[in-house]
Amino acid sequence: MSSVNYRSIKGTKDILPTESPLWQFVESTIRSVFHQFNYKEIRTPIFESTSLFARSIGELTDIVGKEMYTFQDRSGDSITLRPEGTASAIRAYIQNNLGEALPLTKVYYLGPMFRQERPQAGRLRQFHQFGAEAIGSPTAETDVEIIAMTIEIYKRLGLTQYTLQINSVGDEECRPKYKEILRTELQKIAGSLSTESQKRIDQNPMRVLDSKDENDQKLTAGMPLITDHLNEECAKHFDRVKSLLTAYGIPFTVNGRLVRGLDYYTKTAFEITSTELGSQDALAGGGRYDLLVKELGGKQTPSVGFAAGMERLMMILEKKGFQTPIQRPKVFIAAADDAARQWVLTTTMVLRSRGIASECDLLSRSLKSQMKEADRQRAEFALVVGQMELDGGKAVLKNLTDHTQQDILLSDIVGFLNK
RNA sequence: GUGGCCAUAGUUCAGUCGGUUAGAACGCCAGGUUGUGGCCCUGGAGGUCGUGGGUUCAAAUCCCACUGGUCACCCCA
Repeated sequence: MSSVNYRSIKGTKDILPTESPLWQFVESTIRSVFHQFNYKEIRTPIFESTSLFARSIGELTDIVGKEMYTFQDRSGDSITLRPEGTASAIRAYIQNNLGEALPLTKVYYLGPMFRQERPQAGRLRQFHQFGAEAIGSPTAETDVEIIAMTIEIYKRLGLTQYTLQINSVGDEECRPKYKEILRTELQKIAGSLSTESQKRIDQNPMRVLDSKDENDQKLTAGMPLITDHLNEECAKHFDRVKSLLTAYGIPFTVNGRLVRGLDYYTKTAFEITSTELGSQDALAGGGRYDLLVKELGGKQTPSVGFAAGMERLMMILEKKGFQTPIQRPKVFIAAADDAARQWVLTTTMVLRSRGIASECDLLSRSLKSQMKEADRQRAEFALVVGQMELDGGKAVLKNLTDHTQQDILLSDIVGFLNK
């Protein structure tokens, strides 16, 4: 390890030239799935008013409570680097009156998010998420479109070791009632629960059921689940989601203990986890949030969306040895002697301007070194040009893949390589 | 915020019981008859052994602190 003066901030990572092709490939695959589902990209600012996130994500969540990158700008306003994408998308939806132009707005986003957590496998402080929002539809059909689209992205990228879990977290009518029932039950065994879970009984009893603590799991094994306490509307909606998933041939398991971390979810909640990841095994999560738009000052607008982590997806693809087509020059033009260097440079420029990816030596290297470089760059062809070729008007074009070579008129190069 | 593990060439790693010029592989550079890559051969460059203290005749090796990395808890995508 070299002792460098500057390092990237803890929890941030450089995506290096050797890695960016995979990112670009994955990003374009994600985009094409979104486009096929007719979701359009929305690009919102990377920072917003702190209050936007506090209001939407929930004052009591860890994200808002202790993980946001919040600072005062020079005018004293409280600014926060976005910790997730939904709040910004909804803010933009309301601010730009998108709901007035269309009954249903389908948008997606892809970009960096920021949370000041302790880094570990699959978790960074600047990380990347992609996600989508269908704003303006109350139907189970929309929930399932979102879920199907998420699954389709993973299928498209060749993932197989993932599972879809779904739940319904009820609405503003049935959830409070259920929470009360659960709270009463939990209070009976409070003393035996982990301290973390004890704290949650009051604030967020549903999280106790989601505890990773084995003992907590045992103790709460027989507890009432929200799926048994949904009101008629929520139950009907949930049934419809399940039957549509089945109709679409998407396997799922119902997990009555699944809770989403953000406060704004209602009815459908889902999570996709992978067995190919470490402790941080959630690949994507999402659900319905019928109250959020109104909460942020818009009209009552039922909506559903999801968010997924790029780095976790990358980890799986890298582990599987996923290969992307490499970026390589069509031709490397090598100068056999100094007399030809000028011609080589200008010809390389001409080829590039004709749309042919070309490379030549910029380091005044020997012919042998240039050929090695051509090979290292995986150029398809190498053209060797010296004074002799310039005088004769033709040169040797070598195919570096099948090792054949042929004479070619210097005036024919553009035409040949353009084929 | 809490805890475990780790730190030696560009990279991945060896380095015995503490013993004097710190190694390998890959990568990089240069050659292998004067104009041709990949394979092969030869040679070369490249290290304050993370930093600072301590123990010792002697520290990459033992001890402490710090820094950084990493994994896990928590939480979440």
